[in-house]
Amino acid sequence: MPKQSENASGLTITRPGPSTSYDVALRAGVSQSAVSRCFRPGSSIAPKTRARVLAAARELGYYPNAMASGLITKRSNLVAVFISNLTNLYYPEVLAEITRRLSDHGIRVLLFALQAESDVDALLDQVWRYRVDGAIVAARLSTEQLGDFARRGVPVVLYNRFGEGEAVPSVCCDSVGGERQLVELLVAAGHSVFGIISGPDDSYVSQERVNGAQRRLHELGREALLVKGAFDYESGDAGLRTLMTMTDRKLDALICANDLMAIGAIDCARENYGIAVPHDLSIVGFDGVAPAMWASYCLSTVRQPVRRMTEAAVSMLMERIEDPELPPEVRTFAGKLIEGTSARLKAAG
Amino acid sequence: MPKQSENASGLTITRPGPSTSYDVALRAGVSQSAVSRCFRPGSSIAPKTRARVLAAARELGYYPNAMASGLITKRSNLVAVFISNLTNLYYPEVLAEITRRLSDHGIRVLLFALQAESDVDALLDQVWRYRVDGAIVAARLSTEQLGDFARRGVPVVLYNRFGEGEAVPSVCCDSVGGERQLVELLVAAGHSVFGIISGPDDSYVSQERVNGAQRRLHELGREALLVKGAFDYESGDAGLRTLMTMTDRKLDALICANDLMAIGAIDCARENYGIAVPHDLSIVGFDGVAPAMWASYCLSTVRQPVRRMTEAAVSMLMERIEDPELPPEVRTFAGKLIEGTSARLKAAG
DNA sequence: CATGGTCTTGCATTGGGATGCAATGCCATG
DNA sequence: CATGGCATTGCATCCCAATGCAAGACCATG
Repeated sequence: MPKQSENASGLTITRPGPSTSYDVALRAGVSQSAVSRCFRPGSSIAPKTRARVLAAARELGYYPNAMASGLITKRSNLVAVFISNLTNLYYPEVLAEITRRLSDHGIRVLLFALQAESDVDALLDQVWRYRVDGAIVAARLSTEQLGDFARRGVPVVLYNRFGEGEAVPSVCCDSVGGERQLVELLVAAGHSVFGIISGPDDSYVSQERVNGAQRRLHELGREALLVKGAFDYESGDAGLRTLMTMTDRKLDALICANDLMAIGAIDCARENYGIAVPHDLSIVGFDGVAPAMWASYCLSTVRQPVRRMTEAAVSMLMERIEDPELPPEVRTFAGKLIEGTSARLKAAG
Repeated sequence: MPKQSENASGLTITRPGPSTSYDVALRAGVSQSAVSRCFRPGSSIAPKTRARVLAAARELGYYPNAMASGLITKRSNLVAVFISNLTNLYYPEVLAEITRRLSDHGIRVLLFALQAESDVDALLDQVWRYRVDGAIVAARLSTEQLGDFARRGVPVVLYNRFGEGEAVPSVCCDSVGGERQLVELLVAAGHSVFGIISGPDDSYVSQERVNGAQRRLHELGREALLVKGAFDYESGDAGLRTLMTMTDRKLDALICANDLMAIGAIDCARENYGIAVPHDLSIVGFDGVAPAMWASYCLSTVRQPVRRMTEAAVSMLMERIEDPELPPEVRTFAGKLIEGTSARLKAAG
C-alpha cells in the first residue's frame, strides 16, 4: 500500500510502505490528530470530519499502526497464551475458545506452544519484549517466573494449574472432586483391584488427579497400583501392560489421568488381552474430549466445562488488565460426570 | 519492573513501567545507542562495554521494547497464522509445528482461529494493524483478499490451499494423487458400489479430494454416490446413514474426505448396522491423524507429511520475507499410503 | 612526532500515533 | 451586538529503540 503526499510542486510522489496518519490527514485536509481521533473510540470528532477522514483512509488503505499506538498507550492489545500439550486433544478446543473470546475484547493472541510443561523459560523474554497486556498459561510456571510476571505488572491467569505456595489467579476444573466421584462410583459398584495410570511428573493436573484418586481410595480402604504415563495414547497401552504384570490378582478398575490414556488402555485391553470392557475391566478417564464420546469408546469420564472455564479465564484476565490491583482468585469448576459405558458404575453390575 | 534513574540530588527515583534503554544507559554509563547495539546482533560494540551494559540490563530487568524497535526497523517479527479447524484433530499438530519452527527463526505467531473457512474478513484489519511480516493461511482467502496482501507487501503462504486463478505460494499435500491411489486400490480389490462423504462446500481440501476420487473412479468406469459432510465425526455417521438409504445395492466402499468422518462412519457401520469393516464395507479416510492409528480403527488412509509440509511452509515464508520479489511457488507433497485395516486393498480380498 | 587506519561511541534524528492544552468556531442567550 | 458555553481542531510533545554520520580513541607505521 504505497503512501502518497504532495510536495511543493504539486507532484504526487509515491513512497513505499503502508500509509500513515499523516498521509490520511493530508488527503482529508485535517491534522494528524484528527485522523488519530477517528480511529480511537471516545475521542471528540465532528461527524462530517470523521466521514471525510474515513473516506481518505479507505482510499489509502490506512490502518493505524498497532506498534506505534501501543508505544504511546502502553497497551499492546496482545495476550500471551502458553500451551504445552497442543497435540493432546484437549487443548485445541481451549485455545480456539480463548482466542475467539479475547478477539471479542479486541485482543490478539501471541501463541507459545511448548514441547513440555516446563519449557516456558526460553520463551519468556519474548513475552517481556512484546509488552503483552497479560497472559493465560496452561503450563508449569515456577514461583520465580510468577514473580517476574508480578514485578513487571503483567497479569497472569493459570489454566488448570495453581500457583505453588502463593496465590495466583487461576481457573481450574476440580480434578480432586472429579476423581473422588469416579472412585466412589467404582468402589460402590464393587471393584476391588485398582490401577492408576498417571501423567508426566511435571504436570499439576496429573498430580491432582492421581492424588485425588489415591486419597479417596485410601479413605475407602483400598489401594491402587500406580504406573506412570505421559498423557498420550501409547501410555494407556503401555500402562495397562505394565499393570497386568504387577499383580496376580485380576485388575478390575483402571483409572487413567486423562481420556487419551484411557482410550489407549481400552484398545489395549480389547485387542491385546481380549478383556471385555467394562465387563471384566472398568476404565475411566478425565477431560471429556471429543473422541471419548465416540461409539467405540463411550468413555466413562469427567468432562471439563471448557466453555465456562475459558469464559472465566478470559474475563478474569480482562478484569486484571483493567485493574491490576485485583486480588488473586481461584475459580474452580466442577466437571460433569459422563457415565459412558467403559466402566461399571452401578452397584448392580 | 520499575525503572530507576538518578536525579541531580543523587536520589534514586522509581517510576512505574518497564525500564528503557535510557535507564540502562544511565546505569551502565553509556549512551542509549550503545545499549541498543548490545541487543542488536551484528552491531559494533566493544566486549567490555557490552558486558557492562548487559549487567545493567539484567539488574533492571530490561528487554528491548519490540514495538519501538518494530516501529523503526519495520519488522514486527510477527507472523499471522489463520486456522479454521482447530478442533478438527489435524490442525493442532500443524499449528504446534509451525509455531515452533517460526520460533526458531525468532518469530512469534499471532493466532487467528476461525469458526469457518471464510471468516477471514473480520480479522484482516488486525493483520494490517500489527504490520505482520507475513502470514500462513489455512483458510479460504478470496482473490481480493490475496490482492490486499500483495498490495501491502505482506507475503502469504497458503497451507493445503491454492490461490484461485492467480499463483500464490502454497504448500499442499497432493489430495488428488492420494485419492487416486486409494481409488485404484479399492477398485483393484474388487469393490463395486462406492460412496463418498465430502467436507463442507467452502473447503478446498474437500473439493480436491472429492474431485480427485470422482475423476479417478470415472476413468475406471465407476460412479459413486455423494453425500455432503462437515469434516466432523457426526458427519461420518450421518453420511453413512444417508448413503445406506440411497441405493438398493450393497455399498461396499466408502471414501471419506477426512479421517474424522471415516472414523465416524466406521463406528456407525459397526454399532448401528452391524456391518463388518472391512469385510462387508471398506472405509478410507485422508490425513493420517493420530486417532486414525488407534487400534479400534486402524484406518486405511493417506497421511500428510506434516513435518515436511510445515517445514516447507515456514521456510517459504521466511524466504519471501527476506526477498518479497520471489516468484510464487507451489510445493506439493505426496501423502503416504497407510494400508491400515479398515479397507480391503488387496485384490485377493 | 605526524599520519593514516580501524574500532567504538555518542549525537541527533527517525518512525507513527496519542494526548494535554490552547485556540478556534459556532450557537444561544441576554 | 456582546458574551458565555460547548464542541471541535491543531500544535507540540511524548513513547522507545535503531541508525547514519561524525567524532573520538587507540594502534601502527614511516
